[in-house]
Amino acid sequence: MQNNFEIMRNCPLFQGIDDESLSRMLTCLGAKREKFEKRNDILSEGVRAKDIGIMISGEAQEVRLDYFGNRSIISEISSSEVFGEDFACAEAGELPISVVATEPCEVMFIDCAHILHTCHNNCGFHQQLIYNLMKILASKTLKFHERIEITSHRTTREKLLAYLDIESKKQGKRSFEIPFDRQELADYLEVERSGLSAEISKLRSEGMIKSEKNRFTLL
Amino acid sequence: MQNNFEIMRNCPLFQGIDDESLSRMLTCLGAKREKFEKRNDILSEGVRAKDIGIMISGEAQEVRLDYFGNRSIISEISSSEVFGEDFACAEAGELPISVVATEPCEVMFIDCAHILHTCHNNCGFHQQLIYNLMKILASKTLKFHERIEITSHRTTREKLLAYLDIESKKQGKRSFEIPFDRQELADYLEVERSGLSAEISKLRSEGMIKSEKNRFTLL
DNA sequence: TATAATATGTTGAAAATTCAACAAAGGATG
DNA sequence: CATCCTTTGTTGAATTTTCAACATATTATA
Repeated sequence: MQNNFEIMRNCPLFQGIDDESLSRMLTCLGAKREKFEKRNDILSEGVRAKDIGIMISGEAQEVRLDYFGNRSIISEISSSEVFGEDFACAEAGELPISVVATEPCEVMFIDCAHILHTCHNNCGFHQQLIYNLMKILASKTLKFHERIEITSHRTTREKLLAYLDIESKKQGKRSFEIPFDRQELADYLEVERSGLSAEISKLRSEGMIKSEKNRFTLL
Repeated sequence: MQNNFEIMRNCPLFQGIDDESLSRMLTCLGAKREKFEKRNDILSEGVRAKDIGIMISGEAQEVRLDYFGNRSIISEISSSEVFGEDFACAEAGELPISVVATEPCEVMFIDCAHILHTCHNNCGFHQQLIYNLMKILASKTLKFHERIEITSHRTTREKLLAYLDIESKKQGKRSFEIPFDRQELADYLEVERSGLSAEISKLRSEGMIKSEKNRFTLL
């Protein structure tokens, strides 16, 4: 539990908690670390939602698969981000989604019940953790609103432009890389991959954007 | 602040707080009541998000409008439900959505800062309120997941059937009423109204459903 | 109750997406 | 570096949605 302390310090779950308390607390909470290879499930659909995940290193995606295997990508998860907290906090039974490693990952898990329900040792930081969880959940709903803003458009072109516009503003540049390959972007925008490729080509030929691989430039 | 106490008792924001404390607290928090007529904005896009709303009576919808006036309905808000808490808790600036009364409404507003940041009187219930807010936010993300499950389908038919299926399970009956008229349902499912009407007729003629007005029966 | 206003259903044409199949490009690996 | 495998781009046909226009039904209101 000693290295990667920086990640924990940056993690929104541990804001307002000093270093010494943090390491004691992680022990008290029964935090566990685990590694995952690319393409493996970090959390699996159908499993009981009890753990909060903290991404120590690597990248992952929150993914939903429907009856016929159609994939929707819900969000991208990168270092020091928290995931699975929504279902764990809601104490809502089984996970309707999976979290899949897109790169080799190291993850810390904390049983959410240990945060929500005061432990015997009375660490004294539950209140701060719960406050932090609330902040994390609030900002997660903002992500959902952003996704709705994008996917509520009816055409591939509009969805793509809305996404690129938001991503550009988020990164503060007209030229930026996105964390998705074509199929993933299609599954995030809820459109067909081939149609997405065609639309990208079209926008490029119209001089609206430049693009090579995952790098896009708004013109 | 005396009547409709039942609503407050049922409100998830006030769980775990006894009646006497509740009424004192509402004063301390500076809770304000306001009435709204049908079709009026309860919260307006672009306004600074600071208040949490509690629906005392009536019905409303959380709505997003894009540049060209296309409407997306994000959620339905009914009695004793909390709304606007996501943006207020995130302390995230301006509202990207509006909340519109679909029936005459009475609403209680509480400045979220009064909940998040301990007041001078030290009412002693902030911790409980923050815990409750966390629970509310967690269950709100569940609603978003549900909406994604519905709208991620590609055809009007699949979206409609997914919605009806979920609504049927939620109400525990094969026959149930939905809180939307046709245009609203279309704006929730992110499809065209006329195409939705056509699809409903088709499902009916195929013997998959019965429907009259807002009442649907799965066969 | 008559009338106006709103909501719903229907239809056909235009537009866009999906689907399937394949070609080309890029990367990984032996 | 040759080969395999994956990703991306391209295309045309089939499907579906959107759009516009109108008919009908329902609701609100004078």
